[in-house]
Amino acid sequence: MAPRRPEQFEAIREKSREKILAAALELFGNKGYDATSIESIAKKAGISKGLIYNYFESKKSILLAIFGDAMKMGEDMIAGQINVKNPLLRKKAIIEMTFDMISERPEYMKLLTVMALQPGVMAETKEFTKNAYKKSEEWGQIITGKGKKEALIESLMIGALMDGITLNFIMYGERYPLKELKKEIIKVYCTTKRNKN
Amino acid sequence: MAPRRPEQFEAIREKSREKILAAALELFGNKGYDATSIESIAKKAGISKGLIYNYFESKKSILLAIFGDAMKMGEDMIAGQINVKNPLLRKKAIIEMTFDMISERPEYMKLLTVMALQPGVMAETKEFTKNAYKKSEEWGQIITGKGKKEALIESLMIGALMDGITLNFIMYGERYPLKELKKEIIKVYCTTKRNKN
Amino acid sequence: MAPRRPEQFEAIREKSREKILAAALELFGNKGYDATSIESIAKKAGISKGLIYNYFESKKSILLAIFGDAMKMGEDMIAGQINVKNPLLRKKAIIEMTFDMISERPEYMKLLTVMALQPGVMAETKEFTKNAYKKSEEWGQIITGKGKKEALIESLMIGALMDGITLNFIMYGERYPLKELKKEIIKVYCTTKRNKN
Amino acid sequence: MAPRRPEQFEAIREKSREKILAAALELFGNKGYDATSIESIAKKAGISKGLIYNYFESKKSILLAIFGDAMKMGEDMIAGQINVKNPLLRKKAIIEMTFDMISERPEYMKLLTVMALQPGVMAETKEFTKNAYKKSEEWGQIITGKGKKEALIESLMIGALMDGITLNFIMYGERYPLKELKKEIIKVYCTTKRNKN
DNA sequence: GATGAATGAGCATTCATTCAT
DNA sequence: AATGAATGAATGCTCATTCAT
Repeated sequence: MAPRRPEQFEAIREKSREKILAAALELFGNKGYDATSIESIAKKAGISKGLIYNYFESKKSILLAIFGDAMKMGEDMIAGQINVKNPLLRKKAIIEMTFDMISERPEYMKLLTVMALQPGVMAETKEFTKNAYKKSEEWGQIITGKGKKEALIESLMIGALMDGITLNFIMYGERYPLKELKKEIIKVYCTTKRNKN
Repeated sequence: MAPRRPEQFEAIREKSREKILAAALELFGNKGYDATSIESIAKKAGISKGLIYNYFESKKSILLAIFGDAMKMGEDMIAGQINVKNPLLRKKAIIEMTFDMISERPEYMKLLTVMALQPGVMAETKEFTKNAYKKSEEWGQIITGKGKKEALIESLMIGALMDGITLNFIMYGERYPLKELKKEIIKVYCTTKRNKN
Repeated sequence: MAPRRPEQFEAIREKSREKILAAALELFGNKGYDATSIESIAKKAGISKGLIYNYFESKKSILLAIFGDAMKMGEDMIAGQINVKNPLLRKKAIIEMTFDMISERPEYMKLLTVMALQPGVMAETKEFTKNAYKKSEEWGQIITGKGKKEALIESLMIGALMDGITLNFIMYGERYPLKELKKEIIKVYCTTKRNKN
Repeated sequence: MAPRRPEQFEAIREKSREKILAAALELFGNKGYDATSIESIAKKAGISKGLIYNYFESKKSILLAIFGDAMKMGEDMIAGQINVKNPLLRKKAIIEMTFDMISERPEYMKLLTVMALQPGVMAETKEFTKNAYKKSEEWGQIITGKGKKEALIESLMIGALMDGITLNFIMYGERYPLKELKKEIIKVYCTTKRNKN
């Protein structure tokens, strides 16, 4: 019989890869990176232990793949707003999208946040976070559109706020007043000073 | 030599215990709980591996001991500021103390934040953190001193900001500009609106 | 297109088989049997992993096929010199051929020597090598052509020398001065005593 | 109770270390380096798998320790003959000692020779053999006491001869005429040319 | 003939914990 | 109170081999 065609193989690979990433994301988030064994990822993904190494070089590289996806998602989100001319509207759009993410895909945000703090995860991703910080500086310029220093501080504050809100939402759950916070934040950060009085 | 008196034994015990906790705090904070071996704690504490089990039942119980201390420290900090009369000054004091904690005792803050989200590390920590975060609602009233709804939103925002900043500091490390953020936050949240214009 | 004729199929089969054996020989020789993966053989042969099992039952059987070839080559080499009349020339021819083998087909010699002593790799190789080494006694008579006892000692010495040189070449690699040793050995063992003074 | 005294610990350690090395030497020799599992070494040594890592960093380091011991033995052997003034007597002493080793500790020589040829072993000990070759050059000077080039060739030939004899002895066993070969070799390499006629 | 995804047994290594002294 | 040798379960990872297509 003829061997499978390349596209077929590619489809199979993509499917398996995603099963692995989904299983890993959930386990890393719920049990922690160190406490999650390759064996358990395989079991949850419904495949064999060995197959994982057909797709990822190591446990660490699974982690990096997940982070990479998340980074890309964030970048795409921001890239989509680059063309908005008005800086205030640009900020508003970013903030609203973040809130949407939190409320629409709470599980994903939860897992990412929780994972980012895993001990061991940080050790494994030092290089990664260094780059992430540089990115956040660039984004500062894009989002707030001010001079270098001020832009950095403001974008870091907004970033910290969003992270903190995500964190609290994770811990408090539904009774955390996301909507009100969104309204307030937009009022504080996305309106001209004139409007504040 | 005369046999040691009971108090002397007690003093020796206490000293060893402290050495273990100090060593463990530093290692847990820097390398994470899982990545820290009992062996390395013993080495840093200058004692033998076996002796640790004379003071603590298990590796987990060392973590719990440290965790308890850190929680208590945070609570004391806030409790001490409840009596400040002026709401703005009260807010300022709390914010400043949080920043001080972050920069002066980064290991404690790391441990608190990381362990708070460490899923499945242990039931005991979960209880700890759940209670701690619940208190923030009550504190909201105490700190901001406004009417119920507004006070809640503002205190939640400040809480989220502080959490987010802690989280980012943990991730990005020394390059995160804590001082500038502190100045900006105090400017935004702890001055009368009159000053804003 | 007309279906291929049986001979064409046979030609394809033979070609694939050769590619596999050539790739395996190089890899076994350079990295060792255990350290060579089927995957790497397939890659070097330019075929797929699975196809190898169409030609060989197992990794071991690839080794056996190579081993058999190498043994046969050695036997042919010696057999071809049996008819040289002059004992000194006969010795010289054998010695030179051995050196040629060592320097021109180092992988074969490596494989032969290494596998000969590879304990427990397989029963089959053991038989191979046992027979091969037994023949050296008979060959002793043939090569040196002297009386029984003296011939035995001399042929054993030459045999041991050649084995030892092969072994050292395998261990030390290119830095081992094969040429100089060859010259010296021929001077010592293949010239009349008259010439020695 | 008081802890064991340092000397006691040292004695225990030495004993365990030797059990491990003895077990490893035998298994590496009989089954091959790659085919020998840490588990099997532990079992043969009568200890637990984990304990091995209290004494050796890795499987490789066990191998290196065994080689190191062998090297040292060889060095001691040669060092003991350095003071013999007459070069011919020096050579004779070395050769006789090697033969003694072969006949008195055949198992040890066998295991060392077999191990040296293990694939995987060679890969693990490249650095080692490089040094070994340098050593053998120095030894050449010491043993044969001639000018640089000639000394090297002669010492390499003697070395190869001894290796080859060991190899053949391993394969032929008791019927290999060690004594006669020894006599012949000493006659060829350790007497003045005058005596050869 | 040919492909490469999938399996699963096997292995080196780590580490919390125990225990004899 | 103190030591560190000893244990053994757990884990990441490799690789020969199978199999659906």
